[in-house]
This record gives sequence, structure tokens and C-alpha cells, in this order.
Amino acid sequence: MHELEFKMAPTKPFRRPIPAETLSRLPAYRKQLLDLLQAGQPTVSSRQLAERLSISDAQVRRDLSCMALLGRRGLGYNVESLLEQITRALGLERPWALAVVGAGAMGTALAHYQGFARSNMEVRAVFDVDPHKIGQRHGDLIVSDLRQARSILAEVSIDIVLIATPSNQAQAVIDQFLGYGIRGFLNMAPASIEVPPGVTVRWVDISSELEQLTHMMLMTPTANLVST
Amino acid sequence: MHELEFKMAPTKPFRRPIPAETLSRLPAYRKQLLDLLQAGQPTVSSRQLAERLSISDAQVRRDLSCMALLGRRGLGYNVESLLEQITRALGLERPWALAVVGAGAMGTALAHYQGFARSNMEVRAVFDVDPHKIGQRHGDLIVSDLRQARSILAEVSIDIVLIATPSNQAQAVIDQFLGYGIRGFLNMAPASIEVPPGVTVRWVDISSELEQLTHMMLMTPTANLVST
DNA sequence: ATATGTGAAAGAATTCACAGCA
DNA sequence: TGCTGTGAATTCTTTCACATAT
Repeated sequence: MHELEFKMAPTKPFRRPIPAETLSRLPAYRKQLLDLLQAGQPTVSSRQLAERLSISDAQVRRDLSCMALLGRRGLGYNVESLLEQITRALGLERPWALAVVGAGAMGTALAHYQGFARSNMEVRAVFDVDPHKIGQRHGDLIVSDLRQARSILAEVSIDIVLIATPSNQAQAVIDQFLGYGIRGFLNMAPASIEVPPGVTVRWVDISSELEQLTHMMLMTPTANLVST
Repeated sequence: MHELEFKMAPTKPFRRPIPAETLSRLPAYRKQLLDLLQAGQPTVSSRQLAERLSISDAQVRRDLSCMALLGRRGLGYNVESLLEQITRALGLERPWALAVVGAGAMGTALAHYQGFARSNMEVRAVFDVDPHKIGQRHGDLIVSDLRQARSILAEVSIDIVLIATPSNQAQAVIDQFLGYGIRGFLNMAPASIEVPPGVTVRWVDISSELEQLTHMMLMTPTANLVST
């Protein structure tokens, strides 16, 4: 085990906690607002946002009431300042450095993923243990030896680690990076993980989503639509 | 547009609908039960399952009470029959054929993904429009021209389409496959999608998960753990 | 003693519906 | 009129606590 020392927690940017379900929709609002800003639309109503996300307008207003109130009655929300608020709420006004562990098919896809820039995130390192993969180039990135992660993290500061290893290695990898002070993980492996308090882990599980999809397809009563 | 004809909806396997939150946990229960079966453990208590999923035992019992009751008081649940029940509830007692659209980094990762077998799913086709990608081999699969999808689907029957294209093409791809009678989609693109009733779409959005993660990291009050 | 299944209570999230401002 | 922000009502989810079965 590693010895531990305490550093000050970062200042919380918001007083009232955002409900989990609201939080899960904030990225979608942000995406829509980015599109609207691009399109030059200065304001947007809860109704318009609701339609784009296929949810109710009451839902949108309730969600956005968590932000500093910047809707104007009769007018709607200012796109630019609402976007700014949500970006701040998500912590995306500052950049986040990512590392990917596992340079297999999924890890490689993550390393190449273009969409991170929109979230002010960037993959800064890729790790693997396989000698055949270490040294491979992916865009600007070169796969590094996971066993040298400590020294690499001393030079390239990393905020979040994306786990794209076989699931039976996920816990060991997380333990390793916990030792380097990493406090945020995104796990692509369908494995149960134990972490100490103060560490945040989220899962992306494609199989789980598909299994829910198959259930829903079986329960969907509508007749098949077949082109003739 | 296409002309439409009606076919009978498949028989619903369950009378009472499964609550959405319960459904979202069924794949995780199933994963644990597969592990327990492998390990040869004949029965499991709600407490044990709860611990593995970091939820409460009451939650587990409530969730499992949706299944045909097969817990035995004082003893726990029979691993094998519970697994069977959940597998049936998810519709995984029969195989599902997948197609991937988009042979970029993410589509390629999906095409290679080994984990689908556990869910009785298999990728049977990969499509793209890029002439450089059409013809590429990925394992047993060869990337086909998306414009020939209709004739390919006439030979290889497909149940679910995974969308791994740039997000601005997601809607067009879905519309195309709707015309071939596909009623289930998993969308990896962060795009809003319109589908007719009777069609099921689910999203996997890595950026959204990361944005929620950054928010949670900022809100987590615990001091940093730094190894010395 | 052990552990399920479930009413009843508590807690969250969503929708309703409308007061209030532009 | 158009649209937000929010109490109140409703619906969904989780937890509690215990009767019941092994």
C-alpha cells in the first residue's frame, strides 16, 4: 500500500447539489445550446429545448432552475449565458486531461475519439502491458508501458483514467492509479469495482444497454413496420 | 417513403412491466449470476448480490420480486433458475443479430467486441460509405457498402443496428434501416433522433458520461489521496 | 437462526397548473 | 400574448420493518 497525504479539496462551484437525473440531462442541454449558438440563435424557450430532447417543457424549466436563473419571462433563455452556466456546472470551463488504459479495440477507439474536444477534454496518454502494443502510434499518441505509468504521470498531468482493459484487470488498474492520486475513472468494463470514498467511478456498459434494448423491443407492442 | 404492412407483434413474455430502474440493473444481476454459476455456487442471498453491486439487499429483493418468485425463505435464490428467469426477461434466451454502421474507430471496436457473446448477440455485418473502408476485414467480418444494405439484409437477417457514424449522419442511417424493418437501434452518436412509435432507440454517450463525471469530481468533498 | 416477499413509509423525480413578469 | 419559475399534486423508486417460510 501507499502512504497517504491530504491536500485541500477544490472549492465547490455550486451550493445546492444538482439532482442526479437533472445532471444526466445537462450534457444533452449543453450539446443543443452549442448547436444553437453555432446557428446564431440568441434565445431559446423551454419548449424548443424540450422538443429537441423529446422531454416535457416543464422538465426543462425544472432542470434549468438549478442554474443561476437566467430565463426571461415571455422571452426564453439567453443561449450564450445558459451555455456558460451549464458548462460551469459540469466543470468544463477548464480543460481535463484523460488517460486511456488498454490499447485494444475499445481503447484505440477512445484514443481516436474526436468528440472529447467539445467537452474541453483531451487524451494525453495511452497505456498497455502488451509488448506488441507498447510503442504503437495512435495519432499524436504513443502507447506507453503501464508499468511506467508513475513516471509518465509525473510529467503529463492526468485528471481522469478511462479503463478499456479486460474486466478482470479493471480493479487492479484502478488500484494502481489510485496510488498516483487519480480520483476519477470511467470504466468500459462490466466489472464491479471498489474504491475509497472521495473517488468517482462511472460505467459505460454497451452490453448492458443492448440487453435493456432487447427487453424493450420485446415489450414494444407496436406492429412491425416493413417496407414492401 | 416506403409502403407499410402490418405483421403481428411478438407475444409479450411478461404480463407486468418491469420498472425502468429495475430493468437497468438486470444486466448487472445477470453478470453476477453468470459468475456465480461458473464458480459453482448453487444459491445466492439478496445480501450477497447486494454487496457485489453496492446496493441494498431490500433493493435486490424488490427487483427480483418482478421475476417469477424463486427465492426460498431462509435459503436464498437458486442461481441457475434465477439466471434463467433474468435471461428470459431480457429476451436473451434467443440469439440477436447485430449490424454496425460506421467502420471508424468506434465501429471497428464494436465489430471486435468479444463481450456480445455473453448476451447471446453477434455482429453479423458492418457497413460504411467510405470506399477506403469498404472491403476491409475485421475478424470474420468484411465492411460492406452501406448503399447495398438492403440486399445484404435480405440474406443476413439483422435485429439491431449499432450506429457508430458521425452524429450528423445518425438520423439518415436510422431512417434507411427503418425502411428495412429494423426496430431496434443503439446510437453511439450524441444526436437527437426521431423515430416512429414501436421503434426502440437507446444511447451510449461517452462524452456525456465524462461530463457527469467531471461534475461529480468537483462536488466530491473528500481530500485528495496522494501517494508519497 | 436465516432470508424472502411485501405492505407501508419515506424520498425523488416528474407533471400540473398558474401567478407573475415582459 | 408568450414564457418562466415554482408550489402542489402525482407518480416512480427506495427503504423500512416484519410476517412468513425453511
